[in-house]
Amino acid sequence: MATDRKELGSYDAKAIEGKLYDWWLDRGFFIAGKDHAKRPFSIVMPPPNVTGVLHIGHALDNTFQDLLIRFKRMQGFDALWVPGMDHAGIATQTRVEANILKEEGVTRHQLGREAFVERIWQWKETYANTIRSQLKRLGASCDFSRERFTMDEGLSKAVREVFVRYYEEGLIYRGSYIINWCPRCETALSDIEVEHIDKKGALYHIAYPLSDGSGSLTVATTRPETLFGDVAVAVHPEDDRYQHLIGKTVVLPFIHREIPIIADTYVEREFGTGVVKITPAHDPNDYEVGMRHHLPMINVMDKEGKLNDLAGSFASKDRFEARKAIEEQLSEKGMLTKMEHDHAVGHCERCKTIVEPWLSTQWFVKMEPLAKPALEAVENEIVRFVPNRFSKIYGHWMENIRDWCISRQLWWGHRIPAFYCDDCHGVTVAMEDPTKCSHCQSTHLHQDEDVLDTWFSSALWPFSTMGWPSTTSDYARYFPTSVLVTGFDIIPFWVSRMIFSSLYFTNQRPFAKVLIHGLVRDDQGRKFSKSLGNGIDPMEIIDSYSADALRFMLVTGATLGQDMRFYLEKVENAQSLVTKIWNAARFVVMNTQELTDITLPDDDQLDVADRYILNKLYTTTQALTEQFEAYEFAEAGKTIYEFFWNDFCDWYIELSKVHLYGEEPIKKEATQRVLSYVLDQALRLLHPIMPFVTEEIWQVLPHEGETIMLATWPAIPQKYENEIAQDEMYVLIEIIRSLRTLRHENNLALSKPVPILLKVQAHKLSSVREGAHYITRLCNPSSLVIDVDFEVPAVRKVVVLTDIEVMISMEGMIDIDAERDRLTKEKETLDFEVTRLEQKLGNASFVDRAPKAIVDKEKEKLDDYRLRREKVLALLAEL
RNA sequence: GGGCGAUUAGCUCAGCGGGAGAGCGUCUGCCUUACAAGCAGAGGGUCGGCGGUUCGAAUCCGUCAUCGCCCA
Repeated sequence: MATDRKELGSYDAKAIEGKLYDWWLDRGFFIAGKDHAKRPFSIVMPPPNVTGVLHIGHALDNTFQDLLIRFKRMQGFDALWVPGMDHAGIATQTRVEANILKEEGVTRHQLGREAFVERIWQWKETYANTIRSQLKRLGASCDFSRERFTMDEGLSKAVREVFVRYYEEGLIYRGSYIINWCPRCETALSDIEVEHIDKKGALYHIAYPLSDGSGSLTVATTRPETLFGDVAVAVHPEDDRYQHLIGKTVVLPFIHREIPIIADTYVEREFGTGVVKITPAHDPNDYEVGMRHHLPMINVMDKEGKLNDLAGSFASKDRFEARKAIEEQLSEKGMLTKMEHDHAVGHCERCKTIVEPWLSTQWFVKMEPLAKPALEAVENEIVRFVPNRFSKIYGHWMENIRDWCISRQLWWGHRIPAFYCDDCHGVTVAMEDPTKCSHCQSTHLHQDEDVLDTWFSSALWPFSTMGWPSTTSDYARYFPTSVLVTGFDIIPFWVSRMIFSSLYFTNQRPFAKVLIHGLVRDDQGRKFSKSLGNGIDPMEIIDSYSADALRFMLVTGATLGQDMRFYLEKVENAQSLVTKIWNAARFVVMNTQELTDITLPDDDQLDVADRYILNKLYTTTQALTEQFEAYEFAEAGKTIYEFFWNDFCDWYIELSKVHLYGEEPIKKEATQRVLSYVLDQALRLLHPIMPFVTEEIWQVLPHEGETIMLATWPAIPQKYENEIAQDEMYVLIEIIRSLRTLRHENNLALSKPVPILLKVQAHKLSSVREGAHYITRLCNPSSLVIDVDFEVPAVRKVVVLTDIEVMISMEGMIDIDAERDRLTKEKETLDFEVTRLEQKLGNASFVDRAPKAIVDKEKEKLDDYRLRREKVLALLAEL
C-alpha cells in the first residue's frame, strides 16, 4: 500500500479502517505458515455461536487474541490464529424453530427433520457471514483460510473418532438415569447447563395416612405434583420422633398406593417435618436414595412436563397446574398446609424454563478416569491459568465432576453414531455406518435419533481444527496451541473439557496458557441481557468512534480476570488518543518532509531532549514488552498511552521546535531524525492494540517492508538507555513547570515576556545552561540569567527546587501579602517533611534494619528539604 | 452451607511491602503556526472497620461489615 502522500489530512476512521483491512486481507498477511524457519505461535479462537451476532464480550475476547497474535507476529513468530464458529445445538435450533414458526407458521415437525436441518444450514450461512464481517471490522488478523465450523466434514470425523474410541474403551455408556430435562426444548441437558435461581416458593406439608389406620405421617415437600411417583417416605434413622414407624407403610393420597417408611441419613431432621417423600424418577437426591434402598423408579411425567396416566385424575395436566390442583384438593380435605419457602430452582440455561429431573435413557461419558489427568495437568502447571486463581475454580469443578450426559434430543448437531439392531437389540458403534449388526449380523438396523451435546465437539476444537485425527502438517506444527483466551464463565463447559479430551486423545495439553478475562457489564454494573435491553453493539461503537478506540478501551478497561463496566466516555477517551496520535504524526510528517529514510543521527548530535526521549523510548519498550509477555494488557495500554501523550507529545514535540524552527541545519536534521525514529518505533509498540491508525501513519513515514504488521518489534539499542539525560531533563522540566506555576499564580500570561533568573548550584550549572534554549522556547523570558550567584532583584517571585531557585523579577508589581501566604504554606509543607524524615531517621531500628540504599535515600531527602526550608525562611525574612 | 472476587479522589479503575496514582468530572487561565476531541495551572483521598506481623502496611496475616459471582 505504497502511498506518495506526504501530508495527513483529517482522520476518517471509518474509511481508513475498512480500506486497510481489505488490503491486509488481500495481501494475505494473516495467513500463517509462510516461513517455517520461524517459531510457531498459535491460538484457536473460541468459536462464536452461529446463532447470532458478536456482542461486546466477543469484542473483548477477540481484541486480546488479536493483540497477542499481532505482538507475536511482529516478534518474528509464525503466528496462527484460527477462526471459526460453533453450531450451538439447542440455541440455534431454538432460534430457527421460532423463526420459521413466526415467518411461515410451521413447526419443525411439520417441516420434517431433513428440511428443517436444511433451513438451519441456510441460517448458519447468513450468520457466519455476519460474524466474519464483524471480526473484520474489529481488525482481527485471523487466518480465514483456516476457518473451521464444528460441523465441517473434518471436525465431524473427529467427533466420530472420539465417540467410537471412548465407546470402545468403555468411557461412553448408555443407560437409564435421572437427568435434567427441559420440557420446552424437549431435550436432556448436562448438569452445568442448568442454572440455579433462588425463587420464592412454598413448602407443602402433606399428611400421608398410615396403612394400619393408626394416624398419619406428615411429609414436607416443595413438589407435591410428583407424589404419584413416590416410592417411599424417609426419616432419619436416629430421629426419635419417627423411629417406631420405620418399616411400616403409608398410603399415597389420590392413588392409594402403599409405600414403605424407610430410614436414611440423607434426611435432615431439622428440615420441614423431618419426613421426606422419595421420588427417584423426579429428584436427583431421591434417585440416590432409591438406588441405595433398591426402590422402584416411577416416572409420572411425559416429555412436555405433563403428568402421565399414573397420575390418575391429574393425568395430562401440566406439572404446575397439577401442583395447584393437588394443593386445592388436599387442602379441602385438611391434608395439606402450605408455608413460604425460598429455594434454588434449576432453569434451562437457554430458555429459562424450569428443568425437570427426569428418568430417561441417555448417553454418558464416564468422567472419573478423564478428570484425574486433567486435574493433574493444571496442578503440575502443564496448563496454566492466568490469573492463577482460576485454577482453583477449575480444580473444584473437576474434583466434583459427575458423568457427562452427552445425548440431546435435537435435530441440529452430530448424530450419535450408534446403531440399534431390530432383531437382537444390540448396539453397534463404528467409524463407518454399519450395514449389519455386529452382534447378530442382522441387517435391520436403525441409527440413534439423537445428537451429541455441542460441547462434545467444542471439546476437540484445538486439535480438530488442526486436522486431527489426521496427522496434518498444521497439526504437527501448531498443536498444542500456545494460548487460549476466554471468559471465566465457560471454564467448566469448555476449557476443562478441552483439557481432558486433548490429554486423552493426543497425549498433549491443548494449550500452554489459559487467559481468563471477565465480563463486560453496563454502566450500572449489570450484565447485558436481552430482557433488560441494555445491550451494546460493538459495531455501533466502531461506527461512531473507531475500532482502534474500542479496542484500546477494552484493553485498558480492567485487569485480566476482572469484570469491567462499559462507559461511552471511556471510548471517547480512547478516541482522543487516536486523534492525538494522528495529530502528532501530522506534525512529524509536516516537519520531516526532507527525510527519505529513518536513521538516528550520530550520538554527538543528540541534544539533551533527544537523549531524554530515546531513553524514554528504551524504557517504554522494555516495560511494554514485559507487560505483553506477562499478559498485563491494561498496564501495557497505560504504558504506551503515557509515553505517547506525556513524553512524546507534551514534552518532546514541544522541545523539538527549538531546533526545527531554529537556525542550525545540522541540529534541525538531527531532531527530524529523532522525531521520525521515535514515532516509527512508538507506532510499532502501539500497533497490537490500535492496528489501524498505526498502519495508516506508518505508511506515510519512510519505511522498509510492506506493512507495520510485519515490521519488527522494537528493540532499542541499549546505548540509548540514559538515566543521566533523563535526570537532566527532569530538572529542566521542573524549572519550566515552576515558571508556569509562577506565571499562573501571578496572572502573568505566557504572551507577556518577563525577566527570568535561575540561581543554580555549581554542579548543575552546565546542564541547566545547556537547556536554556528550551526555557527560552517555552517560558518566554524577556531576559534569562542562569548563574551560581548574582544580585537578586528586590521584588521577585521564587520557587525553591533542589539546588535551584527559580525566580521571576516582579519589580513594581508584587503583592506582598499574597507572596507571604504562599511562602508560609510552602514552609509548612517543608516543615512537615523535615519532621517526618527526622523521626524516621531518628528511629534506630529503621537505620539498622532497613536496606542501606533506602536509608541513604531518606538522608538525602532530609538534607534537600532542610536546605529548601532555609531558602524559604530567608525569603520570608526579606519580605 | 462452601469457595472466589470487590471495597483506594465526585465517577470509573490501576497500584499490592519503602514518600497515595491515572482518565473523566470540578475550579482557574489560554484560539501558543500538530491537536480547543487541545494546552497550561490548581484543588481533591486518615486506600471499608478493627486487630496482628514488620524498622516500615493501601500492599502480608486474622477478623468483621457491605456488594457481587460460582458451587451445594
